[in-house]
Amino acid sequence: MFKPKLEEKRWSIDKELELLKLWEQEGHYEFRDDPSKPLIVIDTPPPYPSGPWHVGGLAHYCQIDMVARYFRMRGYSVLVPFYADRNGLPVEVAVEKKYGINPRQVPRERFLELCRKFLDEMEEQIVRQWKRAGCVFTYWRSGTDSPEYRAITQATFIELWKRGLIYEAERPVSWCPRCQTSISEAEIEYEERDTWLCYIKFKVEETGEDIVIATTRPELLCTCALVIFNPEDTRYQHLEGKHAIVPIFGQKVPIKKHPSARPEFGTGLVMVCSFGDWTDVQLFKEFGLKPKIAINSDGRMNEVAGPYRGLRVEEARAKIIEDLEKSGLLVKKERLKHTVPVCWRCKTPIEFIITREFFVKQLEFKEALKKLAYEMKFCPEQHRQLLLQWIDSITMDWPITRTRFYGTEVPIWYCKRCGTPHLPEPGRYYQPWREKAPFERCVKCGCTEFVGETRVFDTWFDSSISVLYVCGYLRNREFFERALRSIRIRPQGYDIVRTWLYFTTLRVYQLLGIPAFTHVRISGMGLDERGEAMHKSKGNVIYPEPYLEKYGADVFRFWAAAAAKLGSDYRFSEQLLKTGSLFLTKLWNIARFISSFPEPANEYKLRPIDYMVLSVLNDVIRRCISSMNELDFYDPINEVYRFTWDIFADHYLEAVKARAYNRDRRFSEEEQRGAWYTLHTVLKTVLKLLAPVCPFITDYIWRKLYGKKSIHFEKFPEPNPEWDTPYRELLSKFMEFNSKIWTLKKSMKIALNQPLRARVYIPRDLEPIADDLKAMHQIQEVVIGEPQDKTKVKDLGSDIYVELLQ
RNA sequence: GGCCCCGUCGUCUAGCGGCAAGGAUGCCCGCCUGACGCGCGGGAGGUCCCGGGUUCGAAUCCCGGCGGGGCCA
Repeated sequence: MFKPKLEEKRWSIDKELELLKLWEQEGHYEFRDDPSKPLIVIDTPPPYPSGPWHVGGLAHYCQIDMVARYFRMRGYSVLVPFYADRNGLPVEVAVEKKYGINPRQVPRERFLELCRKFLDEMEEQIVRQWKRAGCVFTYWRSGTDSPEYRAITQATFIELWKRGLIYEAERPVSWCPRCQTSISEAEIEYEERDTWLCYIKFKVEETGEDIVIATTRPELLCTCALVIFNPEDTRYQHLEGKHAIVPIFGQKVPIKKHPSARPEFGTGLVMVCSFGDWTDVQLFKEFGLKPKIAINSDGRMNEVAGPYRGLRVEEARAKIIEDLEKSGLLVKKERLKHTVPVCWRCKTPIEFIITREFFVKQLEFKEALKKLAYEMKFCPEQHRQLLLQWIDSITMDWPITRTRFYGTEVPIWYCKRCGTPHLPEPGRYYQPWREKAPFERCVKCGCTEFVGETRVFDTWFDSSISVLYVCGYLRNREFFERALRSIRIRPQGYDIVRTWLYFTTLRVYQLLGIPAFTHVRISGMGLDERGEAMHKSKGNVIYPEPYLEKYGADVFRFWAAAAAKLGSDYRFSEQLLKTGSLFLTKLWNIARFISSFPEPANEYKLRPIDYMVLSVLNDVIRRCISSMNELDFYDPINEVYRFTWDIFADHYLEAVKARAYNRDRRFSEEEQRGAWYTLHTVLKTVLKLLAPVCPFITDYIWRKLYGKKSIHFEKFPEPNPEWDTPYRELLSKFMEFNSKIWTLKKSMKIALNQPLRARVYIPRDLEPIADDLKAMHQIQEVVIGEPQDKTKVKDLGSDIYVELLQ
């Protein structure tokens, strides 16, 4: 008489594809703003389309989707756009490689076109990935390279310029010889590399004695301008004020004391060149020395290097070592491991080159930014310090000009005669390298001819305003103002705190004077099964497609939620995917069982055991809400898993079967309907709690059992005060009792569904559910309290005694 | 060189002042019990890295080691 509405024995992945179509038709991807609802804007990371995501990348976006789905069910209007970050070097590097071209030797238009094409293909792959994984982002075709976005980037530049926050200066900057552009502190990485530490003989002019200086950069001898030793170093006190003669090149340089020389390194004498590292830069400044530059922007030595002119830095180094050896000036050389600064994009060692750049002031805002860091809620809290520490470590202003191509153009035209820079009115996208200047004549000298700036911005200058783009800055005033008053969430990994989060905080502060976000969600890194970071070069990248195909998106998302707590690294685990898969089967079968019974609207009566499970469910709801409000799904997924399987299915469901079927009319019809009511209520609640994490199976079951509309338009469960009863406390005793009876039956070699011919004494606490226990285990007789004569009974512990009958 | 994080059953992961230290997986034993054998019941498995200290009480706080990872100079 009871037939399940769900017929199949298990959930199948094909249904996910059907649902995807349905969601598309029903408009789940659209941002349906309802001004009567509170707003949440998620500053979705615009991914750089440099290839398909690995499992960790996709998992991160699934987590973002969970956050969005959760808050939608909580009654928020949630905007989660998807668009790509398409500016900057990586695509240029990729296109250079793919076509074997040098961007400086092909027409600029042509090169940009190739970049665009390349990005389009990559972007398509990523979009396919997140859609398949069940993310319902609103897809914006306009990425960071669109005229709309670039117009905003340029408008912010013009704004900062007017406010005096941008200046131009000629100074040494970190320079990547391969990319041929300056880079910021944030773009530098440090790598351990092997080099030679060369001990080189210098002569002291005044005394004619030989001194030995150790250096890793012998090719910079030609720019040596100073020799220093530590003031505490007793070996060299007599050298102060004398001069050293640089070998090969012959220039005479002063010898001075300076604390930056480490006595224990090399010989304790240090040569100061322009520029071997940042210390050199600082010493030149400190002593007012005039730098000589021996390395050109393409990484080759110039005429300053004399005989080494035209060689690359490494070649010159090898050659000069050889020459020094030949002429007996090289005392010795030893292998040294040291950290060298490299370009984070191409890993080429950085040089220091003097160029003219535009800088954004940032040093003077350090304190203000640290204060802002405390005004944003970090999830988890501990990761705030990543931002604070980075702010502390900043030592120079931010150079934002790049002599590259695929980026937002610096919107400036210079007067052809006097060079005065002219900035256009903000509002549209400018390309000064190809456009006629929008000015009549120079404001200073009246000249009518202008030259367009050819450089582009550092890509972080674009990406650091993503939140403004998403909020409608300069595009939709009304929405923008509402967004400023609303919740703005930044989800990102901890690896780009020093870049994306830092620069965003800086830019929004400079433009609007407010914290960029109300919430910053910092996730860990996705690792491979062995716990190591995935790198193409390491060959350990795991792509999601095979797993999506084998287990489905819900299972993938289960892993994405259950792999680790928010903030710590999460490693891939096929084992956990299997666990998720089993869980979905379990959930399916629970639903299948419950779907055999009608859901009563009224005329039902709940028994204490129903209240027991409902109040425990209340606690589960509370814990889920509390964690999800912290943007974490680790606890919720575990909580729901445990409740659903270990409590609801294994114990309550077993206990209530007798009443749900009620074949022997042991319970009243109202009570039978009470069982049905509780089963459906718990199932509906569990489905809704799970909907953000596993949107497919929950939606499918929901539509099948509870109506045509998607579960994703339902309200998220709230604790129901009517369910909060002291019966909650019975749970552990109830489960313990079941366990003991099951063990007893096993030991008696009777099946669990067979009657227990016995008189069972149960503790007084369990009295409210005594009838349920009796029916559940088919116990012949249940007595409340302890037996008078304990010698005749079997003591099962926990005040449970059994007296076998017959 | 400075700073930060981590070290919990074979494996992976929670717990962060009082729990018999939880879960997943694996392992062992036994079951076709009216949704599920992709299931059910039962069980073994941990000096909570080491050494001190604070405390009535520490996996949990402090100090010092050792080991792993990260960030920054």
